[in-house]
Amino acid sequence: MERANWSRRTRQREMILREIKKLRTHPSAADIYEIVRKKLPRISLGTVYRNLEDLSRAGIIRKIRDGGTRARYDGTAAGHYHLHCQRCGRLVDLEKDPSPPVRVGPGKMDGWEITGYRLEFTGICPSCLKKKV
Amino acid sequence: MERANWSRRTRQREMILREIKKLRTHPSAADIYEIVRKKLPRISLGTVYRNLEDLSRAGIIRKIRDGGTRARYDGTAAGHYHLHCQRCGRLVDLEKDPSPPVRVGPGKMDGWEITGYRLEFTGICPSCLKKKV
DNA sequence: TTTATTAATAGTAATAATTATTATTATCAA
DNA sequence: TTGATAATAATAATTATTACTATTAATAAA
Repeated sequence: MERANWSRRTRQREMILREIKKLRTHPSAADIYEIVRKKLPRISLGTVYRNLEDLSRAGIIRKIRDGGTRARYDGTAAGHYHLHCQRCGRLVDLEKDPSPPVRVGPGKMDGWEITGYRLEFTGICPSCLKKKV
Repeated sequence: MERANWSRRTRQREMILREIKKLRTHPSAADIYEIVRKKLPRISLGTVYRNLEDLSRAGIIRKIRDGGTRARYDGTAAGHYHLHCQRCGRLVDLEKDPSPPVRVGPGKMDGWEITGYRLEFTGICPSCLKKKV
């Protein structure tokens, strides 16, 4: 991990990384674009997409996809738990970890190099539970 | 689960469900469309999308999203483990379960009704490991 | 069985997210 | 400072998905 073969450091990439690290939410590329634009008004949406992709391929951030159409990103690459609603697609972090926690040491599995994990519980979120079916 | 409030059963939906249950892969909507089309040549892609969405919302199949743009579906709703490559987005089933297995009984968690889980390990797949970076 | 109701579909158009393209800019080594 | 070129900005193109609407066919009732 932290493998980064960028040959130049740019203000755009640094700012994207800094801002996504601050957030505890799961912003989309468009969300990041809006945030970073306040500091770098001339930044391009394509730049945001490319850097988010590069950062997640390098294992520095995490790309996640919920039920919806758009990808979301997570500034913390370390594994943690999510709850994913199968009705509305809502995706939230689980407050406290269930026990026993999953233990994933770095290492190989089926020939893969494992860098992390994501335990996602699927179910119906409170607001969907309220709605009549 | 198995909550299905369809008022009519159609050949299209039955065929979509039958075909996806047969597969051990993670087909996209377009994949299913091509398969079902051999039996029902006049089926529409929109019908495939709608039914896959309905089936997954009912908890009968599972909608999954890997790194790529397109959604994939999994005919087995029961929880199992995936390996997800952070470089190329490849998504495969893990051959044998790691221990200890995750225990998820039906029940509530943070106000959610939990119906299943998915433990996804992220890492680098064998073919990406071979490639020079 | 025939008929009426309308859920569900087929076919197509529209939308939205993402990726590709290309001229320009700015990082970094010399 | 200067030159090479990685990375960007701006925009076009693509692709997956969703929306729309006339038509079809599944079900209930006559």
